Amino acid sequence: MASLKDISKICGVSVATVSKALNNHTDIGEETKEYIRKVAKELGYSPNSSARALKTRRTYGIGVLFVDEAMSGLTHDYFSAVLDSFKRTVEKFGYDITFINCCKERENRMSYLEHSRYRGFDGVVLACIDFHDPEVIELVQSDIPVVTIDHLFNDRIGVVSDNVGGIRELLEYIHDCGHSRIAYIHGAPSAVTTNRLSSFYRTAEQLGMEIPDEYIREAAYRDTHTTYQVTNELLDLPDPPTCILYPDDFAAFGGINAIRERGLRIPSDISIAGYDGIRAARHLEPKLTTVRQDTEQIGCVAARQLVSLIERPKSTLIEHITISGRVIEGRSVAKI
Amino acid sequence: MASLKDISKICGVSVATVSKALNNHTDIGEETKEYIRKVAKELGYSPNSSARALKTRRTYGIGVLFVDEAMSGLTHDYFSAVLDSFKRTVEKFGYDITFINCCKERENRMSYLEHSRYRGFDGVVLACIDFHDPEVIELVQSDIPVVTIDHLFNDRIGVVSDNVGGIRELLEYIHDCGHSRIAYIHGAPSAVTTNRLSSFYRTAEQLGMEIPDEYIREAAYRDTHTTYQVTNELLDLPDPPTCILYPDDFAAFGGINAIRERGLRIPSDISIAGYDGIRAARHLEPKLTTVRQDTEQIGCVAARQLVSLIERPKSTLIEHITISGRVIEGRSVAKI
DNA sequence: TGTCATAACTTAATCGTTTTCGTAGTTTTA
DNA sequence: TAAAACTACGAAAACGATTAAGTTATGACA
Repeated sequence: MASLKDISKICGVSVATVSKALNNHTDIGEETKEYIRKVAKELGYSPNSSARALKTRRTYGIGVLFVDEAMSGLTHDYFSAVLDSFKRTVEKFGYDITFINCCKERENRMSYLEHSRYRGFDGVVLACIDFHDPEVIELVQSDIPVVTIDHLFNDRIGVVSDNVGGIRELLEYIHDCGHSRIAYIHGAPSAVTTNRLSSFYRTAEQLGMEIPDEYIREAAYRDTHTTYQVTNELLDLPDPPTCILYPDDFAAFGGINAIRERGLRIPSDISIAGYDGIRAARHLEPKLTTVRQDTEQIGCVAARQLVSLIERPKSTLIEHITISGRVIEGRSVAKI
Repeated sequence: MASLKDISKICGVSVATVSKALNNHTDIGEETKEYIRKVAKELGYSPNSSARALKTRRTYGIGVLFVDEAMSGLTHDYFSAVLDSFKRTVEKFGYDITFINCCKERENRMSYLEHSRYRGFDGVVLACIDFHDPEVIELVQSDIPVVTIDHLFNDRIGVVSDNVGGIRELLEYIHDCGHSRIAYIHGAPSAVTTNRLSSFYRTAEQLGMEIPDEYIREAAYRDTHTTYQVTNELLDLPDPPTCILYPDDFAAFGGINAIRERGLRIPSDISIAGYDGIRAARHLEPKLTTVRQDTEQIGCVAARQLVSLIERPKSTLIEHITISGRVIEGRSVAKI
């Protein structure tokens, strides 16, 4: 509640001097600074970010747009882990993160861009959203520094998980285990899905594997219901696969249920693999073989890039950065 | 980028008129308003929250302190669900949420209270933290409107999940299924744990169940390692329980692994129950019998209370609100 | 015709900081 | 010893918005 003015009165100096003293400018005497700092502490002075932002045009605030199907990215294992890492990193640089309002029902709501301007975000990070939404495009095309995660735009910094490499290594690992009849239940269409699927086909080809069309099926991410069904359909094929890849670890749970219900055992009767490396999959038997996306790194790199873009716009390269994942060898793929 | 001044120049009216027109005050002519709104739209005008906050002393910002052991509450299933609901609710009232910086390593960092004052939060919500931390106490005792979740302070609004009722109903359900030798692996000491444990003892007594001391064991929340071990120890007892309660669903996974490793089946050989009702537990077989905490309601009520406290401080009751959970009947408790 | 409301503005202060440009007073330099 | 340089501080404007208080012009009313 105490302001610079209060301090200046007590110290008998001008407001300017107090401001400069507390910001450690060089043109204030050392003992004056000391005195001012002491009084400031006694008064419990705390600067006012609004006033500062108004004057300096820097809020040290970063807008976060994380929305998934359910209108929120917070309960999404993968994205919340990325966000967590992002948050920790920007906080080290003195930034705070604020969510860009995404409740679209509200009358008189602001668009993402309007909201970002209103709050004066120094930069924004986007992930887990519908990147074809006109509002998103508008925000990305604006003059606000932006970093996107798991989606790339021209002339904008983007950080993506290496889906191509991830699927390749996973498939190579499974192939090394002796499998060649491998099915892939992939996620709903998106850039991520396209990359993974292409990589799947290419790698299969390179490894000399023949993948029948009926082995490639679509489900949705984190949708156990569809994977349950499709798994049953795959197992009912006259020539069923020996290993099934799922859209992600969570979706794999649906498959696990289907398999267990038939009295089959993982991995002795059928092998499976997930994607993501979520916590639950690490702690349940059979420990899921999966590709662990480096959420720590993705969030951290996105944060560093954004801060760099904000603070050193001229010297920051606009680049697309790929963060590779790692195959986690669980016990869900049999060596045959 | 356009300000009221820019609009006022174009419209040939004063800045005050523009401000009042855009805020729909009554002392501006209808056609003037119309014109001003039109020009504002053309210029892509967006108000500046910093300037507004500076003048009105209201930021429409809410500080969130969600920290768990790992210095983050974001990857915590239960709390991220609560936060998600909280966020959606306050957004409806026009508030944005910002995380209170919790990285304690930073030199020259602000305390939680300092940070909250710096950002001028209209209110703060606390959850999932060490409520004995002096910094937390300082924040709670300050004049900033505060709501705590799953912990209660005198003279401060608190919203808690009904742990007493939850455990009671769960135990009654299990008792109804025919169990009387029930073990409880509880979480690390905390207010939540104390409530659950007391409720466990009391309910057991009321139901006429004898609970041997060796049936009550301590683990940590979300710690599969300890539950794995302790489950084994319980099963090795000369007179093992027929049902084991775990600190939470996630921790139950450790127990599930121990049980399966011994070739035992759930629930025919041993019954188990969790707590929380996390997503993963709903989608895995055997579907876990658990107490689903109403995260939606907890977050929503906390949000409404906080907004009320901010906007109508005089008429808002300082109360402690308990949100009841619900026993979810899975397939992990045998009827015997 | 003079008085009074009312409608529709404007003026000017203010919120808390930052920052540029001074300006004294002191010390160094030539 | 006079000019130059440096030190330590202050005055004042500015950031963008809000708002209390004042000012016209217009019309109503007696």
